Amino acid sequence: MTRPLPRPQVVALVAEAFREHGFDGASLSLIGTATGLGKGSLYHFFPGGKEDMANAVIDEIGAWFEREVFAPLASGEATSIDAMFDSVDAYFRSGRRVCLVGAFALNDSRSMFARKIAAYFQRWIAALASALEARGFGRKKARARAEESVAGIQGAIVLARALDDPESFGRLMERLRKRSRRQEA
Amino acid sequence: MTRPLPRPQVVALVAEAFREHGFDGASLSLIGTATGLGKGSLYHFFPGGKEDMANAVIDEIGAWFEREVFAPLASGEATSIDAMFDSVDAYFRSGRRVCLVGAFALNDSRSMFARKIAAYFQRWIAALASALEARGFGRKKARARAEESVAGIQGAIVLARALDDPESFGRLMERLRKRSRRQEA
DNA sequence: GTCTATAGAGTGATAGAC
DNA sequence: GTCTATCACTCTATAGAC
Repeated sequence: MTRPLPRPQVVALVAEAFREHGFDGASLSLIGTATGLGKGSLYHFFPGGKEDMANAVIDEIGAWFEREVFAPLASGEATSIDAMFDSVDAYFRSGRRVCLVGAFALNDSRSMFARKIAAYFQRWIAALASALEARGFGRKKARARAEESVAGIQGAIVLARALDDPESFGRLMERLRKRSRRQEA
Repeated sequence: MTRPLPRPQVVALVAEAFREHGFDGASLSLIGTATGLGKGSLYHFFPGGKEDMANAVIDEIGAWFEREVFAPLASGEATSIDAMFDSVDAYFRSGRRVCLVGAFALNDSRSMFARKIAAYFQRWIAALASALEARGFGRKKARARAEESVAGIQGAIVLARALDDPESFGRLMERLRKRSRRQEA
């Protein structure tokens, strides 16, 4: 062995493999190529195999969003909603990059990771609703608009990928962003 | 041989298999079980194998939407937008059922069916934009709102599945529906 | 006999687990 | 790397409709 690749880096590479190919589509040999690791090393990092890898990936994504997006939103900083849209646009590369948690929600893999998938979106909606309340939206309206924005982001990813048109992602984000500043129904 | 299962019915069963398990997740043996057909029959119906099956399924879905949703929208009937939301809610069973075209857009399978996927969403947006124009929206605003609604529907499916909460789908649909009646930005 | 639809054993390749 | 299971797919055989 030469240099043991640090685990966070391995997780990030595995994440990209799942993102691009899905849970079923990402074979172990493909993940091996993506990480430059043999099957032995992969099972050393993830004794539970593929499911273990996916869990690690989801946890890493959850932690990233918690740190970069959810916590700032929940903290009530005035700029946090705009910061969220900036982060999201960068993170999903204008819709070129898929939301792994959202993609897992659509497939078989949902049942395997149902609790983590639900927690991710519940937390996102709750944090955004709290930020909208801090901006003066009423409780119910804030909650509804948060739900709408999170769904809108997921839909924008689907649409941008489907049309192969990253600009549509930008347009949709801009509309959601504006709506989080205004008070009409 | 006994009763030859009519092809449209076979396609519908295959569609449900792809919808529930994804392109990679739906193995031939699974599709065989779902349809009650052996490999011989499946390859008789679909000489091109899995890819052929998926193409048939996408075509069938496209034809259904064209007939039930897109054509009415494009015709300019006053009630067509409300009818679309009704159809969509029923078709996707309040988000319990996945949009196969949208799901394919997120995965590997995108490259295989890119043109059909893009055509489906382009047509949907164009038809809805035309209906919104007929309702008095300006051209640009109609187009933007159509894009937003189609993305919103896809996002609502993702969210309803992720939260395992069909009611959130209903709420999101209701908000989109209302917004298609009003003229604010 | 021909055609369509069927079942399913058998192919090599590759899957994930270890 | 080794293992077995399963993958997509091929092919042969055969059923009944015409």
